[in-house]
Amino acid sequence: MNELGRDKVLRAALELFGRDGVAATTLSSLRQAGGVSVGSFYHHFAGKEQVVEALFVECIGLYQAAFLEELRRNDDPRAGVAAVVAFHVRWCMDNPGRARFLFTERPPSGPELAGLNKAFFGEVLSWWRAHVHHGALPELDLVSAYVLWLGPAQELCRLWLNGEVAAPGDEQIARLGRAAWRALEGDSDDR
Amino acid sequence: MNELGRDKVLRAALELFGRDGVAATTLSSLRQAGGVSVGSFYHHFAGKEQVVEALFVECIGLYQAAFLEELRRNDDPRAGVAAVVAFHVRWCMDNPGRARFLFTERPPSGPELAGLNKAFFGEVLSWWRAHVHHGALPELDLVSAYVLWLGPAQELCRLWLNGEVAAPGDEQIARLGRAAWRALEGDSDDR
DNA sequence: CGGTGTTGCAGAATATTGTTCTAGTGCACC
DNA sequence: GGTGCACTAGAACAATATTCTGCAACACCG
Repeated sequence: MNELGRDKVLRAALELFGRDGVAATTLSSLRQAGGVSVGSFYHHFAGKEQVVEALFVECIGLYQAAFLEELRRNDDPRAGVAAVVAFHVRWCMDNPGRARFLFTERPPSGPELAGLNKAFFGEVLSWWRAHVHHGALPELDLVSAYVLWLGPAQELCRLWLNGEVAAPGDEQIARLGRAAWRALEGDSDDR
Repeated sequence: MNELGRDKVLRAALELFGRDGVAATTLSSLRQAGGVSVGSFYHHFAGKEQVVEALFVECIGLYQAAFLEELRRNDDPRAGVAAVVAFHVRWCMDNPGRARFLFTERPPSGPELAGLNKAFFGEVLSWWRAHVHHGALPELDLVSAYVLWLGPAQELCRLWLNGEVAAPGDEQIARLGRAAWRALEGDSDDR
């Protein structure tokens, strides 16, 4: 099974989707950038939407793997919370094309993606729960925990990726990390 | 100047963009839903992108007006911070079509939009600064303040609008409000 | 009045983009 | 030396977006 053509398209898609956005990328430009004929393209993909989905799966896989690596590196919950916030922002700045594609486009849906997410959230949840068990982190539903933890960083990245604000600096990133901790930690008190 | 045709298209766009997304809405469906001919359409708009921009300006105008109304209703900073968080979530739930269009599509750019944003942020900033002056709120750059304040709520809404999580409940909204306060307020201490 | 410009509408004609179809080539396997 | 399969190629076709030409209504002016 030769998936070379498929891969050439995905490389081109990463470039073009990240730079111009999905909507502004035509099939011809995708094909030409990948050096692939019409027939070859449709042999590997059912259409543009399939390219989006495949690339999304690939990119979010990379992101999630790096995320988990960062998470596992941290035994202390407070340090872990801040480290992951910083990781998120840095990953976006290190991978602007992938990040723009992942976080500023409408996410596709699909079984493969659902599987990835399930595994990912399972891992994060188990890290979280280990600390909840010792009272170091509050018992929160996954959604609330996620938005409090990474919502501000995510929104900041989105603004930057859309060119609406300047790149965040070290101090700003550190501040997001401290704030995330306060937002999460305090909740056990006043609920 | 009769802008009836223009308006019929915008009404249709609100419906279709909100339900199916911009990418999935064809020009013909827009025109047919608005009951407008090809010629009429292109008399009022230069293309689909222009419709997006015009509708975006209209919707964000409504949102910002309601936001400021809510903000001005609150003299106490702590209550104001929480009230605005709750407002944001409720506005999205009350206007799912507009919200989906505003917050899950790639934002357009343009001079009219820039003007709206400038006026809006100016107003918010003046409210913020009044409290900073009395030491009730920390001195933060607008971007950091914004993402800490509304980032989690925004991210939660996005997840809901994309159909990835269930609608937030009262308790969850209240929690976001309290967390936003902690995230913002604490920053003066440990910077 | 009649002429003239402007605004708005209509739909045919055209251009661009996306997808399907038919016809190969090379290559592994039998 | 066939037979099937993965892959490539590009013409043909379909869907969608945009331009163009013409027409009706109306305001304005001589």
